[in-house]
Amino acid sequence: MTITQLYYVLAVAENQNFTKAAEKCFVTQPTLSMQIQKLEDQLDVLIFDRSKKPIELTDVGKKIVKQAKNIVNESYRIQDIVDQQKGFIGGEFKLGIIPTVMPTLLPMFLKNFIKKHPKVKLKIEELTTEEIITRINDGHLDAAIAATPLEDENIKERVLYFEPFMGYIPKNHRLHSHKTIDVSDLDIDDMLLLEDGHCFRDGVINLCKAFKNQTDDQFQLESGSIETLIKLSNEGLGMTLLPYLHTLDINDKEKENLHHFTEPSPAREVSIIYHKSELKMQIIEALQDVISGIIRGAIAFQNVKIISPLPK
Amino acid sequence: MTITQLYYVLAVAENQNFTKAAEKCFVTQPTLSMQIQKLEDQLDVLIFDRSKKPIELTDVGKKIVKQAKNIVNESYRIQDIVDQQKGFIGGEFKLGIIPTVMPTLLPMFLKNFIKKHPKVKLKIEELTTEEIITRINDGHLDAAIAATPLEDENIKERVLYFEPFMGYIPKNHRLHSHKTIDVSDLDIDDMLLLEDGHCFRDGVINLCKAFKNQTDDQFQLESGSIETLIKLSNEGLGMTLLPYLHTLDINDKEKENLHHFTEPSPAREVSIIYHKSELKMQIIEALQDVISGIIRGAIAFQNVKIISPLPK
DNA sequence: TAAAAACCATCGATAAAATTTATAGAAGTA
DNA sequence: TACTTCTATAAATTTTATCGATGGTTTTTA
Repeated sequence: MTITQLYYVLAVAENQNFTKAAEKCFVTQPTLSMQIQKLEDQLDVLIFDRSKKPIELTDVGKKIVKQAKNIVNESYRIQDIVDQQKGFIGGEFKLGIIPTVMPTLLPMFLKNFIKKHPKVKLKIEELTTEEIITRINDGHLDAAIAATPLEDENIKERVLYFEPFMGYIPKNHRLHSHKTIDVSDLDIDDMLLLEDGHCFRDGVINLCKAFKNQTDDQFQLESGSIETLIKLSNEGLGMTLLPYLHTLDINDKEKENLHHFTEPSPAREVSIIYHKSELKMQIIEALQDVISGIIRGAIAFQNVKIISPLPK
Repeated sequence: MTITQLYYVLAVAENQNFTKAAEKCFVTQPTLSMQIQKLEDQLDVLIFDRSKKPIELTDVGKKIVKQAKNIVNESYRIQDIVDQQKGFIGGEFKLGIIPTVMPTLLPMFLKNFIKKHPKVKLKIEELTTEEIITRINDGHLDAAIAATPLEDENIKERVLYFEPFMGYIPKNHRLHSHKTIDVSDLDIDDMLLLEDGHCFRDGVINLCKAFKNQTDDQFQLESGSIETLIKLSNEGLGMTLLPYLHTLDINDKEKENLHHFTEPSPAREVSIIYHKSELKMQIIEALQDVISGIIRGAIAFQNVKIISPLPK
């Protein structure tokens, strides 16, 4: 039994297809067929049920895959140990970022990070919280930046910063004349929200629900980006909420529509999250350091109230 | 990186010698040299400091060995999963037994066990508790039978039975006329003990210390086997304690010297113990079942007081 | 202090293995 | 029926693991 064989098993299990799995492993399909057969022969048990289309794991195959994941993962840790010993920070690193954090945070730290750690090959992907959780758990992401807490027992979180929400209230809105606004002023029916799948949307809904028992889920106006949200709001379609970092680069005219909340401001907690197995911690800590250093100058709110990013 | 390479590293680390390690692995010494060099090259780090005699692990080598143990162990678990699925109970199994349990318990269950599980290749070794703990932790024993509780966080225990102590009191002894004896009657100074290293000795010392604050550790008469203990006692050199199972096969004349304790009888807890990683649990459970079944007919004491087998 | 032994690395040869290309066969689809 | 998709098999090739022999060091022994 070799680690390579176990790795091949994982690839086939994941792709449910020898041919595709072979591509992912950068070998030919017969290589996979033969190595997996060899392992099955040696263990004298079938790992895959090849009669099913697409291919399926047998019962014992499922258990073997679970254990194989464990072994393959732990084998990566050997390299981690060596890197740590050498103080070497490098290699490929896959980072996920949620859409409402991506455009504001990434430009702030990326240059700094690649300058400080040129040997790290960062692969950044914009993903929803749900996708991030899935991919951290299946090992396709090394870490991610998302709104927390997530309450996933397999995922650890390190808080990077707290980002308060600000009200964006256009001229014609009932609340526009208020100097500051209070959470209790919010009415989910005249607010613009991001489309489903954004945890920021869930956060806002949680915020409103905390005060009114909204059960009416018929939001007519929804958008995929905060940019659009602002423009729709300008058109008089309702107010909206903006995470603080988004308010830094809107134009002066629009700045007049910004309203602080009365303290404690509702806020979201933004963290770097990673699998509990703690692989590549050196890079995760390097990211944390760089981002924390950058953000310290940009955000300095104290009295905030964290809103959960989880739906319902 | 292969599991074999990691296994070779473990062998060299353990034997501190390439040649001996090679023998244990059933390969030639150049094979080990080359494979380990290959791994070191690939990781670009030295695992062994070959300038030291005998050979030593480097700092990073120690960490790698720890992780390699983990990986190699987890790789064994794949076979375990398959066996479990098939309900197959077989393969090599190394069992340790403490000396004071070996001669009485082993004959009681061994025949039954090999009859019921003929595919298990049992390798039984008589070892002291201390040796057992070491070898369970380094993976050289799959399980052992010993007096418990041991309070070792890496070792799990499953109680097989409670074995009361009986007093063996020769004719000339001050307590011989007593019908039953009480723990408070015991005086460590006129008792015969096993030599150092036997947990049964520690148990007896704990028992006496519970009542008197003995600090005098000058026991003049000590023996390596319970057989000898009985004979020394017959010679009038003092009384001694016998685990219940040992009293079953002494001759009739000597049986007259046996004295029950007043209840609750002091007793030892005898368990099957194994590493927390729980490898080969099918065989461990098979052993537990057979022994529990056998012992149920032999020992039926209820009101006992467990004595710790740990020294001091 | 010289000789012997112990020990690890290296070399070249060989056996074993992993991988590839090419192809056959099975199952589903048009 | 022909076509597509997918896995298994076969033969050839490359790569890798292992071995036996040997050489250089260090340690032990005489």
